[in-house]
Amino acid sequence: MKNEEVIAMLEETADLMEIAGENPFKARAYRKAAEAISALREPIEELVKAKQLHKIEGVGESIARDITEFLQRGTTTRLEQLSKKYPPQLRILLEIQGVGPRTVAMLYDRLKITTVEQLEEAAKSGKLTKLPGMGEQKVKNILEGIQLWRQHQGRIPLHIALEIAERIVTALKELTEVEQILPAGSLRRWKETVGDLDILVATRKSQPIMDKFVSLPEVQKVLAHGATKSSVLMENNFQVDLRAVEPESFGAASQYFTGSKAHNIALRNIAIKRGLTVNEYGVFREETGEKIAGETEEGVYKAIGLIWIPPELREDKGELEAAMKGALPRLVTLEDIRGETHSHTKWSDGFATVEEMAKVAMEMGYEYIAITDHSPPMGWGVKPEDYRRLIKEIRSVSDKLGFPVLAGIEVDIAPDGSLYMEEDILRQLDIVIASVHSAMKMDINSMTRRILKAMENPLVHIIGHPTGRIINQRPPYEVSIDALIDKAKEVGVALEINASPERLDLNDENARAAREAGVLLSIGTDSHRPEHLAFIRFGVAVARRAWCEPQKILNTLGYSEILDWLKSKRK
DNA sequence: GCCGTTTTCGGCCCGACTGTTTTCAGTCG
Repeated sequence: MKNEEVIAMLEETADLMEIAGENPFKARAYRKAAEAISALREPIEELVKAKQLHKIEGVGESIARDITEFLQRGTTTRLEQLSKKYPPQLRILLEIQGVGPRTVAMLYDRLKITTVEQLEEAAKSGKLTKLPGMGEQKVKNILEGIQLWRQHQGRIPLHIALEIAERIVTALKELTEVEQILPAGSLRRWKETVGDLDILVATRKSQPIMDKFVSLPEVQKVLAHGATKSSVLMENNFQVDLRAVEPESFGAASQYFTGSKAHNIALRNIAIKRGLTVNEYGVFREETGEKIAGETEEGVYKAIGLIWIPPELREDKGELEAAMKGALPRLVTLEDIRGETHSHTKWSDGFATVEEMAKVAMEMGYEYIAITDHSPPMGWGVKPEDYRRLIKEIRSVSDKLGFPVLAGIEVDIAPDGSLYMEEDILRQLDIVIASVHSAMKMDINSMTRRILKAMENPLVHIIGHPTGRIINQRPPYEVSIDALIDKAKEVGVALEINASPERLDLNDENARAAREAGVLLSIGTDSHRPEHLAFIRFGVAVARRAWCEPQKILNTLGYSEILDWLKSKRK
């Protein structure tokens, strides 16, 4: 699949066009095409072969020609032309905060600067201040930008961003000037990682809020400090933006700052066709300038002719079309979840007893919890003889508490697709999750075969964390998700949405593909401590981003229903 | 460069902040 390479080529072309000062809309066209291709599920080579490139929104004659040429010879004539004027390695300079295409072009034209080191040198030696539009402050900012760039961290996991957001919201809420406050942006859409945080307040008097925000103890650096907008860096260079609007505009601002960018652009285009303009202050009639909505998000969507769209869906992946028809799915909620399907205890690598885990599940209002400890060959896996004792303990805790505790296992899938546990033990268990934990570097065909074979075992109910990825740490192993989905549909196995915030596996896109194929999904927290059971909200968020209704999720079933399903799977 | 239920030409999302300028360009989201 060459999609990633084609995307990189289009983005490089766009960057160089901007540096070269070409019509900015031309560059934007290349970026739009790159975005459209990143949403593609099939290999772009196949579209080229079938002469279907023009079917991609935003790909016209020229870009189609570029893509075709790129696939044939690894570059494009256009890129070669652009590279003659401005060397492609200049693009690295765009990553520095405060340096944009105009500056990069000037740095190269006047001083032949092509690297970050040269830029730093020129800034320190005073050469930069001689350039037009360059004052002392700007040079200082560039030097700081270089410092930040060197220690730049990528996007941070959702659960950490959520904690930071909650701390800031709590602190700012103390001010009486704050009428409403909402963390927006990708956090509100529950994206698995967050690049920066956008917090929104409704107020009549914004200055004191901005002042408090920029002087919070966690703030490392103030990037901007205005009356309605401020930006700061927290620890690890995590950027947080605060925007203030009047209460009459809070709905429009919530919509605007929740994004995504693609969703907002598409929404604005719909509005334009209907003679309306949308900005962060409201919806306005084009002709008269009359404001017709803005106080609430529902009002904003309604004014444009849509029903309100849950933030998790706002990615311009079909939600606007569905909202126009009033046909959005009734998304699963936390309240729909009636039990836990994946948890560990001290018997393997967990930190609590069966009883402690079960009690927390009871307190959460669940109808059941499944204890699914590890099998060998993991060092901490429970050996077959011990597993018999574990089953006894689970049954006795269940009786003692009068609360259904399902006896289960997360059994390892061996490289040959067999399971690391005796069959008669698997038969005694109520629920069997099969997962890959070792030998993850297999090629895609072997790995796919391995997991498909486990799925064909009639004792297996669920495939745990189907791609094995750890966010920001370990990429998914090579496996054909489409093959897993087809097999899951065929044999009636559920695929897991692992809700551990470090995994979120399946991810939103794969879960959506599974949902569309009619595959059942199980949201399991993979809890190793009682407090991990609360991770369920992250799994529900993935399911919502995957457009899942409650009936697509195994553990929205009540106790007797899930027991029926588990048993029927083995008939 | 892309696109079209106003258009095959003329738009393309658009506002806030900063630093430089003396009325605005560049950057960012």
